[in-house]
Parts: sequence; C-alpha cells; structure tokens
Amino acid sequence: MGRVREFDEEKVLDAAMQLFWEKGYEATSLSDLTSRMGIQRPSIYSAFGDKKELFETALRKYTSSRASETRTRLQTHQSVREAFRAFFENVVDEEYSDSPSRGCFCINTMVELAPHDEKFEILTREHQMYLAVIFQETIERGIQSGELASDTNAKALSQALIVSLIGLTVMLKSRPDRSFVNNSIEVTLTLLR
Amino acid sequence: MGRVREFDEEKVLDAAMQLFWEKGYEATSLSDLTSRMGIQRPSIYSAFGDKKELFETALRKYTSSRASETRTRLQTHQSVREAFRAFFENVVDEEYSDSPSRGCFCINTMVELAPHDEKFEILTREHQMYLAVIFQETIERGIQSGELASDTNAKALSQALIVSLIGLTVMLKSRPDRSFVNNSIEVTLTLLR
DNA sequence: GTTTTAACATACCGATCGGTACACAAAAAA
DNA sequence: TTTTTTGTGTACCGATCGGTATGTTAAAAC
Repeated sequence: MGRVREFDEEKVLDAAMQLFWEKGYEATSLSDLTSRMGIQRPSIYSAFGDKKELFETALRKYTSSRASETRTRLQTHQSVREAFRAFFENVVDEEYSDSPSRGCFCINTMVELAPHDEKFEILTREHQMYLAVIFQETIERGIQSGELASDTNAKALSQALIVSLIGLTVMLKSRPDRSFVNNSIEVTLTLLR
Repeated sequence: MGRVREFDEEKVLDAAMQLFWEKGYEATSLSDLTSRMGIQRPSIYSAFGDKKELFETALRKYTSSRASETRTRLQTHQSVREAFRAFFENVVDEEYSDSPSRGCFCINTMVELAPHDEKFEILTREHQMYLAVIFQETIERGIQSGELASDTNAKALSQALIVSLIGLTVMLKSRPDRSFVNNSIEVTLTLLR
C-alpha cells in the first residue's frame, strides 16, 4: 500500500454526475470537472478512467438511484391513479424550480449520445425498459385492487406512460405555460380507467 | 457590385441543417461544416455569421418546413384518427430507417441548448406551440365531422398528443422493440374518442 | 481598359480541448 | 529508518477549437 486517497470517491462521482446532468457530455470540459469535483486531472483518470468512462459511471449511478426512487414514489400512494398523478406533478415541480432545467440525465443522454454510441443506446434503452416494468407493476397493483379495469393492458399502458413522461420531461426544457403541462397530464391520466 | 457568389445559399444552408440535425451544436465543428457545405470558413462567416447564428438559421429553416409538412400530412386523410395514426407511424418508420436516428432537430435543440440559452428556449417552445395548434385544428375538424365526441377538449388533447410525439421521437433514439413503440401509439390513440 | 467591389482560398491566430509525464509527498512494508 | 508503493500537484503535450487577416481572383461599374 502507498498513500491513501484524500477524496471521497462517491462524493466526487456525485459532483461529476451533477455536472454532466446539467451540461451534457460535450459541453462539459475536463477543467469544469476538476473544479467541480475538487480534484486534479490525474486523480480523475486514475480513479475513473477517461472522460467517457467517467460519464458512463456517473450515468449508471444516476439511473440506478432514479429507478429506486421511482419505485418508492409509486409505492407511497394507495391509489394508483393518485400515485401517477403525484409522480407526474412532481416531475413538473422539480423542472420549474430547477434553473436551468436539467431534465433527466438518461433522457439527455438518449438525445446526445445514444444515436452515435451503441453503448449508450443500450444503457438508456434498458433504463427506460426498467422504468416501464416499474410502471407496469404499479398498474397491475391497480388492477388487482379493482381500481383499474380488469381488461387493462398493463404492459402497453405502462409503455405509453413512459413515452408521455419522456415527452413531458423534454417539453419542460422549453418552459411552456403551466396550463400546457397541466392539460397534457390531465388528458394522459385519463388512460388510467 | 463585385464578384458573384459561387455557391447556392439555400443548398449550403440545407447541408448545415442536416449536419446540425445529425450531430447537434457542440459536436459539430467548423471543419465538419466546411467539408459538408462545400465552402470555406470565410464564406460561412460572411453569408451566415458565426456558428450560433448559422445554427439558428438552420433550425428556423427546419421548423418552418417541418410545420408545413405536418399540416399537409394531417390534411391528407379524411379520418382524423387515421391521420394521426399515419402521422405517428411515419415518424416511427423514418426513425428506424435512419441510421443514426436523427430524431427531430427542434427536440434535439430543446435538450441541448434550450436550458442554457433563452433564445432557443423561446424558439423551440414556439415551434411546439405551433405544432399543437395544427394538432388542435385537426382535432376540431374531427369534432365538426362527428368523428370525435363533441365534448372533446381539443386544446388539451392536442397538447397531450404533442407530448406523446416528443416522447416517442426521443424514445426511438434508443431503438426500442417495435412492440414497445406500437403499444404506446395504440394506447395513445385511444385518446381520440 | 481601368477602377472598384466583393467573394475566394490559404494560412494563420490565441484559446482551449482531452490526456499525460514527472517530480514530490505520504503512508504502508521491510 | 529505509524502501516501496501510490496519490497529488504542476506543468506540459499535440490536436483541435472557433474565428480572422490577407492576398488573389473575378465580375460589375465606369
């Protein structure tokens, strides 16, 4: 053993995640990273590899925490309809209070990197698929409880809701009127019958 | 008057549009632009200003042609339901045949630039609002003809469809199964009742 | 034909990019 | 205490970035 690390690997990774989330891959420079992470370049490279590897590690950290947060949020409501309403409205509130609006790190990456890098095409697709499964389980719970019609196609419905969630998240980046956003959520939630 | 331009301004602007559409703002370099547009740097600067101005001009060209194309597509079907189905399915087909999938230039810009540049926040928002109006007019046509229920909230519904369209376009960048995409479209179109 | 005007191509600018060589500092191993 | 190992900070690498100065060429104006 030699000298011990002076920085907390989780903390500096989190700082990198915040930065990539906010600015994307290309627009984030190594200088941005060193100042935000509070460590020097060689420390980044020895701990996380090059810029792309660091980005991937940060994104994986994001998706895994985002997935478990999503599961938790949807479980904290008895009513499935209320659960989805609260979930969507929370997305809106966060986006309006964030300035600049960061949106979803995974969605940002789908747009910026997925079309040109198969690794991120797969990573982002699998995250969305995973979220769809969480949605589906929630819908199935609603069917079980009798809140939703028994002939509901849980899988197809969950996929449509994921698509709407993505669209909502992206749309919010242009800061549309609240009424636009509220209308779309209201209409979309009528799918839960 | 001095020497006349040797290049077609519309053609080279179109080339720039294709490139920005495919790679985004940051990832497109001036060298990429000169080689794709077939003209030298000073010609770009004299004809279109700096990189950001050229990008904005290219995006405006895109949104205006995209809007009129959308209106045309929705008008070519008697049935409003069929019009929207064909419209959504066309988006899917184009995305799957494009490699890499370019998605929508305006949506790409919403994600990359809108959060950090008010000019593009406004420009992209207004394009989406304009598309929403086109959707709304189409829905109102369906109400008039009796195809859609008379108590349909055309505005709210059009906004929800825009959100789904954005979500679909973004989701396609991760190349999900056709079944995922078909399911979401099928469910979303049940909103047209 | 001469002058004037503007587009052309080349070659270059300083700044910044991602990435690393190297010397020094610190802590474990001997 | 000495040796070995590994992290840290500095200073630098070549490449590329967006943008421009400059000299040349071509066409309109006279």
